[in-house]
Amino acid sequence: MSETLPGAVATPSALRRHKPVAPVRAARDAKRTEASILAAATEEFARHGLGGARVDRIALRARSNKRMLYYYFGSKDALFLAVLENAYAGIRRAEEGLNLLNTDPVDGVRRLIEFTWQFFANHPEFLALLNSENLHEARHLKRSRQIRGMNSPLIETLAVLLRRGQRSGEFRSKVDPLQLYISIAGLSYFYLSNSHTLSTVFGRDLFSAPQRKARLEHMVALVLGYLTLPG
Amino acid sequence: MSETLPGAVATPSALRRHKPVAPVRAARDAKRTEASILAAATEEFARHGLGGARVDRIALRARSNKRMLYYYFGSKDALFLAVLENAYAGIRRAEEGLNLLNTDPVDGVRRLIEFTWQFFANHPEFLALLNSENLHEARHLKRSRQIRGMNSPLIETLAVLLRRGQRSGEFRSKVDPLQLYISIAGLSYFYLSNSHTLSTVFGRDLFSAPQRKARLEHMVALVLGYLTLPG
Amino acid sequence: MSETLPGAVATPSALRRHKPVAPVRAARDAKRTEASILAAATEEFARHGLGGARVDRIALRARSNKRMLYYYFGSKDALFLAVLENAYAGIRRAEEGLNLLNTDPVDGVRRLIEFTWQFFANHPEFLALLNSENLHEARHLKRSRQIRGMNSPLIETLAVLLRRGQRSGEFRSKVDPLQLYISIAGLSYFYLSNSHTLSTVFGRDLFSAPQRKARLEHMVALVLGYLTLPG
Amino acid sequence: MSETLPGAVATPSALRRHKPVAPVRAARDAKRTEASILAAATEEFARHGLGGARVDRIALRARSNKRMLYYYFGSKDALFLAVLENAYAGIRRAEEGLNLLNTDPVDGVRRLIEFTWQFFANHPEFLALLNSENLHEARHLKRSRQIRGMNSPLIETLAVLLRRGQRSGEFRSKVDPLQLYISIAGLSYFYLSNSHTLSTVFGRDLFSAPQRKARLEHMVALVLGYLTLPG
DNA sequence: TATGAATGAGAATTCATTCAT
DNA sequence: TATGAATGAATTCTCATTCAT
Repeated sequence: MSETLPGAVATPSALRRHKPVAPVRAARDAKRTEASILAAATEEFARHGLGGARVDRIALRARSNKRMLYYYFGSKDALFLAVLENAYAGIRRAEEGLNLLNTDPVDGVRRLIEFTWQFFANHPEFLALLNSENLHEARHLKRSRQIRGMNSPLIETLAVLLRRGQRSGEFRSKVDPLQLYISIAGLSYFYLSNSHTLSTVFGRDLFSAPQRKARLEHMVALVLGYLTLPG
Repeated sequence: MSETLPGAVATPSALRRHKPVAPVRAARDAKRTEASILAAATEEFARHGLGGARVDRIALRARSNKRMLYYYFGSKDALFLAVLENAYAGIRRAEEGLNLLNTDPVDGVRRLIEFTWQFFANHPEFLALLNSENLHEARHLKRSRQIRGMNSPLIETLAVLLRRGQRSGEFRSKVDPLQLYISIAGLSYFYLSNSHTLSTVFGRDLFSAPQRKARLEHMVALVLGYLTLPG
Repeated sequence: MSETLPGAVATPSALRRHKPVAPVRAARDAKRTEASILAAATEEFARHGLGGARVDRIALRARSNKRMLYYYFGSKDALFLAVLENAYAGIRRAEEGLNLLNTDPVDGVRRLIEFTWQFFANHPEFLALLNSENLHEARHLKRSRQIRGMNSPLIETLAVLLRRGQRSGEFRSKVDPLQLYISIAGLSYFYLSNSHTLSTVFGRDLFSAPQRKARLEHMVALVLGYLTLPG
Repeated sequence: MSETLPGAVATPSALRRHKPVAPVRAARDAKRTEASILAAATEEFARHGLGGARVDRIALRARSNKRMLYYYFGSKDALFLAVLENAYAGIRRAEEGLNLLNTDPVDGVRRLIEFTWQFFANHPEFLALLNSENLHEARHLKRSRQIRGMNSPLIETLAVLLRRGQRSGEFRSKVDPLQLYISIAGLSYFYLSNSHTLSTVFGRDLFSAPQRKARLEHMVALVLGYLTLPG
C-alpha cells in the first residue's frame, strides 16, 4: 500500500526549497508558473468538469495571470489534456513504485487491490478527470501520443501473479488479466466515484472510515474468493 | 433480462393522471411539450454534463422554446433534477419488472448481474447523468424527496437470494448484500462508463460485441466464483 | 444629379413617425432594432475598418445590446456582410433613379459622371467599406448571393449612350463600356477616398468647395474630351 | 517603365552610413533586425490594415522579437508611420529614376501613365497602406516631417510636358497638372486596389493579363485622347 | 400556453505593451 | 542588443434568464 504520492504537479515542494544561483532563476520561475497553473487546473477541472471549469478561477488559484495560461498551454482544451497527461503520469509513477513480482500470489493480488483502492481514495481528482474525459469520449486522450496505448504495468504484474498462482495450484485457470484488472479497478472506482449518489440513495454514509474499511475487505474477499481454489 | 425500456421521456406526469376529458387537446399538448423538453434535456445533460449543457440546445431539440422550459421546470438546475428523477424512475420501473424472489439462488444472482449490465448498456445516459451528479456531490439528489433514500429493491432481492443460498449451503455466509450490490453495479458501470479511456489506453476496443460478451461472462464467473462454495 | 439619397439604413425616419396600433408594435421594434444596429455598424465599419471596428461601440451607438447584434446577425463578419449588402442596395437604388436612356449622349455621359461623383461624395462610408472589403480580398462579397454578379445598371446605360453617340458621329468608336465605367468611378473614387493623404502630401486642401468643383469639371472635360470627336 | 525596385525593406538606415569598421558585426545585425522588422510590418499592415495587424505576427515574421520592435520603433503606430515613410521613399526613388523631361510630350505622358500603372501593380502593399492611412484620415502622415508636403516630382514633370505639348500645338491648353496627375493615378489605383470587389460584382477576372493589358491601353487612350488636339 | 425580443453578467481568448535579466 | 515572461485591459462571443405580448 506504499503509494509514493505523486501529486498532480510534479513535486512543487522540491522546487520551493530555496532560490539557488542567479542564472537558474528565470528558468525556474517559468517552470514554477507552469506548474502552479497545472496544479490549479487539475483542481478546477476535477471539481467542475471541463465545461464547468473557469479559466479565470484557474489563473486566480495559480496566483498567475489568465494570459500565462494561454502562453504556456494554448487553450483550455490543451490545458485539460496537459492535466490528464500529468494525472496519468502520476498514477504510472505510483504503479512503478509497487514491486509485486516476487511476492506470494495471494499476497500480491491483495496488495494490488489495496494499492488501487488507496490510490483512487487519495486521488479523487484522478477519478473526476477520467469521468470528464469519458464524457467527452476520450477525445483529448486520443490526441495524446504520450498516453495512447500507455498500458498500465499492473496488468503485466497481474498476469505474472495469475500464472504463478495457477502453477502452484492456488488460483483457478483461464482468467484474463485485463478483465480482472478492470474488475479490480471498477470495484474501487465505482464506490469512490459514486459515493455521493450512493450514500444519498441508500441512506448510508459510504465515506465513513468503517464503511471504507468494510469495502476494502469485501473487495479483497470477492476477488480472492473467486481466484483461489479450495484445498 | 427483461427490461421494460423506460426511455428517458417516460413522462412522470403520465403517472399522475388528471383531466382525461374535454380540454384534452391542450392538456395533451402541454404534457407532450413537457415530455419532449425532458427527453431533450436528458440527452443534452448526458452528452455534455451539467456545465456543458445548453438551455438553447435543449429547447431546440425539444422543438419547443426556451420560455417553456422555464415555465415547466423553473431553472436549468431544477430541470437537471427532473431529468435525474426521471432516470431513477426509469431504472426502478425496470427493476420492478424483474422477479427473482422465487428463482434458484445461483440463477437469481446470475440474472441480477445480467440485468444490471444490460440496463447500463442500454442506458448510457443514466451512467452519464450519475457521473454529473456525483461531480456535483449529489446536491440535486439530496434535495429530492422523491429519490432520497429510495433504495433499490434489488438489494432486498439480493439479500433474499443470499439468505436462501446460504441456507441451502450453496453460498458462502457473511456477505453484505449492499456491498455485493455495489460490486455488481460497479463491475458493469466502470467498464461501460470508462470504455472510451480504457479502450484508448489499452489499445483494445472494449465496445466490440465479443469483448462485451467476454465481460459479462467474466463478471458472472467472478461473482458466482466468490459466492458459491465447493461441493 | 438627383440622387435619391438611399442612406445606409432603409429610411429610419419613416419608422419614427409614431407608434401606430398595438399588434404591429413587436414586429416594428424588431425591425427598428435591426435597422439601428445596421446603421451603427455601417458607421463603425466605415470609420475604423473591419479590424478596427468594435462590437461594443456598435451596440452602444445603436442604443441596443451587444447580444442583439449576435441575435440578428450572428457574428461580426456576418454583420459586416449585411452592411456591405445594404450599401450596395443603396447605390443600386440610387442608380435606378437615374434615367439617362433617352438623353442626349453627351449630356447623358456628363450626368453619369456627375451622379457618380455626387454619390461617392455623399457616401464616404461606401468608399470606406469598399476599401475594407478589398483589403480582405472581397471574401465577404464572394459569399453573398445577393451581390455576386449584381452588375451596375449604369454599365448598360453607358453602353447605350456610347452606341448612340457613335451612331450620331459625336463619339469615338471602340470604347469598352466597362473600362470607361471603371474610369469614371476611379476618377471620383481616388480623389475622394484618398483626399487625406493627397491633401497632406500636396499641401492643398482637396476638400474645399472650389477644389471639388474644379475636380468635377476636370473629370467631365477629361472623359468628354476623350469621347467626343472634333467637328 | 524602368522602376528601380525600391522594395519595402530598403533600410533607410542604409542611407545614413556610419561605423563601417571594427564592431561592424553587431551594428550590422542591428540594422538587419530593424530592416527585417520594417519589412515584416509592411507586409502585415498591408495585408491586415492598421487595426487588423498584429504585433506578434510582425515579430514572428521578422524572425525577431516583440521587444525589439518596441526598442527600434517605440509603438505600433510609430511603426506604421515608419512603414509609410519607407513606402513613400520607395516610390519617390522610383520616380526619380524616370527621366521624361526631354522626351516627346506625347511619349512622355504615355510613359508616365505606364510607370504609374506598373509601380502600383508591382506594389500592391503601397496601395493598401495608403488606404489604411486614409481610413485614419492621414493622422500619421500629418505628423511626419519627412513626408508632409513632399510633392511628387512627377507633377512638375507633367507640368513641363504639358507646357511643351501646348506650345507645340499637340496638347490642349488649360490643363491643371495636379488634377491630371491625380486622374492618372486614380485610373490605375482604383482598378488595382478594387480589383477584388470589381471582379466579384462584374463577374470578370480583372486580374488576368489580357484584362490588365486592355486596362493600360484604355487609360493611355483616355488621357491622350483628351490631351491631344486634332490636326 | 406559447413565442420572439431583450439583457447583463460572464465566457474564452487576444492585444499592445513592459519587466527582468 | 536581445529575449522569455508577465500583465491588465480589451475583444468577440455566449449564457441563463426574463419581458412583453
